[in-house]
Amino acid sequence: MAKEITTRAADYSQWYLDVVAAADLAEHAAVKGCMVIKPTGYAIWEMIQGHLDKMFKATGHVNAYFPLFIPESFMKKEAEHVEGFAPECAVVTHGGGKKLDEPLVVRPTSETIIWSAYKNWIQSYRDLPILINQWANVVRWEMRTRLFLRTTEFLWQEGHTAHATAEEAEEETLKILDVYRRFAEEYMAAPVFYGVKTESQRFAGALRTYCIEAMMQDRKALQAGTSHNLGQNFARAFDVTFQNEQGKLELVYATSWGVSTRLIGALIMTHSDDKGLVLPPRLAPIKAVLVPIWKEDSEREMMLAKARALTSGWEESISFKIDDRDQYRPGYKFNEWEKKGVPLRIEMGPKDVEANQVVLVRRDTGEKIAVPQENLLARIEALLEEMQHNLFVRARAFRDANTFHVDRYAELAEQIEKPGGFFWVHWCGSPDCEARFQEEHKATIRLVPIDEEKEEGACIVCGGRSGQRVLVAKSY
RNA sequence: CGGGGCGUAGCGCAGUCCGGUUAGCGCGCCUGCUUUGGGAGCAGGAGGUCCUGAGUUCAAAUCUCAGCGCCCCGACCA
Repeated sequence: MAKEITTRAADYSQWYLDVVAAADLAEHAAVKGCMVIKPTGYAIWEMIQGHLDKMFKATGHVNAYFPLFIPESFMKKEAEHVEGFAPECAVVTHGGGKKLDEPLVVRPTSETIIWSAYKNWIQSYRDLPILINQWANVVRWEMRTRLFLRTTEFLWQEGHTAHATAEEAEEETLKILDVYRRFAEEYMAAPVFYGVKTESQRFAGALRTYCIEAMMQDRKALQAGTSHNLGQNFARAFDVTFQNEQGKLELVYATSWGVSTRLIGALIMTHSDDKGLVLPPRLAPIKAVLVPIWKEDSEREMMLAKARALTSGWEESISFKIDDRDQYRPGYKFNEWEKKGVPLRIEMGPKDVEANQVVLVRRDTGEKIAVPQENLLARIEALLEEMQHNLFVRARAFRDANTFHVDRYAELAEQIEKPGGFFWVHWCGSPDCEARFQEEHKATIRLVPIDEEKEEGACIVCGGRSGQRVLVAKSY
């Protein structure tokens, strides 16, 4: 028998690895730190891509593709950027059996190669804005990796936009932040806090970095998406100017933003349980599996025919599967589909046929519901929506129950270690005070809220004046 | 880069300390029969550069030396 899934209580991080294996999402590749995304895992990525891509297009973006390789000198043009990324770059020094004149960096992110192209594309304010996204792989030579959460190579989308004004760039940055927030909440059923990063957590080369932060079941934070206002930094580095309406030359304003296969890790750690993966219906590649049950071979044919008849025409509405495999018994199938996170199981045996019903089993609650066969598809679609909503509400309740307002450093120090969670605390804005959480508790300021009501208070570290609370947590 | 662990069948492991028949076990896989409403049972079967290299020895999965690789926990990061 396959390995049992370690419980979350026993060993959270082993549980995570076990769920990835049990659901057959991915495995370690022959290359250190890299993973093979298996068909079941990749199908989830395709769901994520599909919905996000629509959202990007609905907000005026188009897709394009830029090279994997970046001349080393490009990376060095923006001072902060190279400083931030140099330590984690993979560099190609040879090609075609010869040493290259100039080494090529395997992109850790594509700002530099893209802005070198934008330089040629932009002359006038009439060429702006440029609203481009690309779906790509990137490589970051991280010290320590974890399947989906941090791998040497990962898949992502990166948006790179160019604008004529600072206001427009800021508007774009916030617009995408909102797309990410909506995607997290409406599709991933993952409630997120959003806000701006402190200087120490900012993207290398950005003016401002906005982010969404989700709480995992071990109460740690996971950065699920970032949107950067790059100001004129990259335009300056690549000399990208345009003539404005008054005929004056100006540097172009830029944004960049991305989410990655890490979202699959977020999905796992937000909803899954000790039986395996739990997927929100909107992102589940297979929404429902019908398991027909029979006793004898003669019944098998009859049950399969009934199953096919019952589901005829469903293809147009939902993706589902009839598990007609004869080599496994129903119990095995029930377990397998639960491990894989299929939202809804439809059981149909001779007894159900007789009663003109089927039994629906919800993955989120385990609840079994006998329902009539009439209008089954509509019933299922409604149930899937209910489950989607239920998962969100459940995750939000968990997050809120583990989010606290604290005002004393001793209290923060104690609670962040023991139960853990998110902590709203006052902070004076000093990097020294910020560094103290980090050094003493390995906790960081996840974000500074942008839409919360302001509140006067005293910095939890130094007692200095604070105009608002910030979110502190341990993170992935 | 520090700390820990591991490398023997597709997966998980025993055997290694103390060298010695034909290298085992569980799961999975193949064949057949019986089964099928919560991880089926029996019978038969296939499957191995014991991580690599060198050495010691009559004899190495086991001892010695060197190397390689991976995983887990920390520091760095999406």
